[in-house]
Amino acid sequence: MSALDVLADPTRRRIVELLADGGELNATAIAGRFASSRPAISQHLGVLVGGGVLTVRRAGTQRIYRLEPASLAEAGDWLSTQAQRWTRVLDALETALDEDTP
Amino acid sequence: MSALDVLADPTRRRIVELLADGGELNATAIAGRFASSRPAISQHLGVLVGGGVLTVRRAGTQRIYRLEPASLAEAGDWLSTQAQRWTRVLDALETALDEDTP
DNA sequence: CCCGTTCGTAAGTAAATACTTACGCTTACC
DNA sequence: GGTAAGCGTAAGTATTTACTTACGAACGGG
Repeated sequence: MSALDVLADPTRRRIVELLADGGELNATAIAGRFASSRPAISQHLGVLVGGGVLTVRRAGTQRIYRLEPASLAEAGDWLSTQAQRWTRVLDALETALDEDTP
Repeated sequence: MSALDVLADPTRRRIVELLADGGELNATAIAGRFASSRPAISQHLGVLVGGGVLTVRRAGTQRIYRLEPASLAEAGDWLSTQAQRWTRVLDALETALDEDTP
């Protein structure tokens, strides 16, 4: 559920889209896609890793980031669960109304 | 996608859970479930409505809030789309590796 | 063994955010 | 019309957040 906190920032969402599309990327490659400074992106990457959305792997001097789809799925499950719970309540409410007005 | 911005706050997520579970509630009923002041919850409700997550309806002096499941579904779709895109890239990468090492 | 690349961290700052108390506007009811 | 209930808004404040520049550590290549 912490993925929802982490994905509040639009820059971090763009990083996720980048990695979902292009596969693995190192820090400078990611930072190159943004107008912000490299340290700014580095901090975002740290937040994303902390939230379990990304994982890092070292390769020489590089740090290679990749997506952790399980965390996205977890957040998505929470959203769909809430939506389903509500529609279930709504259905029950409507059938109750139908019974009241036969 | 704006739902992800809005759902970053844990209090707002609790409000969503509340409405998903209990159906429609008015402002004071929602505020009663939290330790924060009523104006604080009122502001959160405004943010949720602004983000399309909730809708309001007036009934006398009361404002009755209900969930808008479409917005949650939209955010959930974005999450699952990213996860799927990444797993597709991953699969393509693995099959490419298999072809390289026959 | 030095040097360039890669990258995170430190320190500082401006802006956004979540909260508080105080106030005012509706609507309902007698 | 007066009064109470319900609720949003204003104003102010403390904390968080996202950014910047400056610096330092780790690895690889000549």
